[in-house]
Amino acid sequence: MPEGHIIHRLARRQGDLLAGEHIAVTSPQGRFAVGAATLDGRRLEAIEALGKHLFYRWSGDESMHVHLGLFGRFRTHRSDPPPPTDGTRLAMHSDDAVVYLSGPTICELIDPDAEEQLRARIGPDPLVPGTDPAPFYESLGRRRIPVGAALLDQKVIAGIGNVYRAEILFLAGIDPRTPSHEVDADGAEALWQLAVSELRAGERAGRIITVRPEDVGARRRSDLPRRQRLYVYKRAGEPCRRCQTPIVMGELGGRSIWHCPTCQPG
DNA sequence: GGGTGATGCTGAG
DNA sequence: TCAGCCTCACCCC
Repeated sequence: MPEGHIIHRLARRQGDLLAGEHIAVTSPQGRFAVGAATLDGRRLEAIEALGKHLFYRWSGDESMHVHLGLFGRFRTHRSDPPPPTDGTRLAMHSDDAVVYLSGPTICELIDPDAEEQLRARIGPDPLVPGTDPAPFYESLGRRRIPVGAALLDQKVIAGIGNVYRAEILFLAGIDPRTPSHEVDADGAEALWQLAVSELRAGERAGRIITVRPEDVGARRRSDLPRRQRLYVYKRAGEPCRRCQTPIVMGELGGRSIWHCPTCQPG
């Protein structure tokens, strides 16, 4: 489900709810049993998001690393929590809230060395304030792969997923198949700025809405039905919201991608 | 009730 | 490049 905007939103909201509290930690499903036993009863100090990764800092200098992958999901209950299901990998209980985690690709304790190695593989995150975009520009200039594939590479830029890559390339007017190193400086800067603004907006809203109000005749974007929130993602054959050209689907980086041949000339 | 696809990533070949 | 993995909502019968 989640791209970087949701991960940062989770870090913020769970932090508000749980940080500073002593947390009862269990693994109803059992696949995080050892980690849960280690953390049970400790104080959760902070939660940090980087790209699509979450790091939970606990008293006693333990860190827990979570990556939701394609299927992972958190559920938060502030009162009357239902019992965990068979798929609940992790449960965190404070006095007045419960957070359940199911289906993550990764839920593990991580030591400082492993975390350092992991961080070295994660590129600049547009949602972390003050991040220097220079490594992003360098990566684009160096890589020979299509820019649409580069944007999914978490070492090039962290937190972009399949929805945002298609939408940001549309907003920048760049054909996804353009070789990364042929994107000029203005194009690269536009991509970074769009990543910052769109992911920030997504984090605030809790969902991905990229359309500009003038392109859908709406006054408030938040009221838009799901199918009208995006320009190109999963809209193959439908008319472009700006020029009516049918949206085209292709494949890049092993994932489907969509673009407008007119607004994103090759 | 079964089948399928999904906003992700890794490691083998 | 591709299989494999993780879970669940949604579709169709």
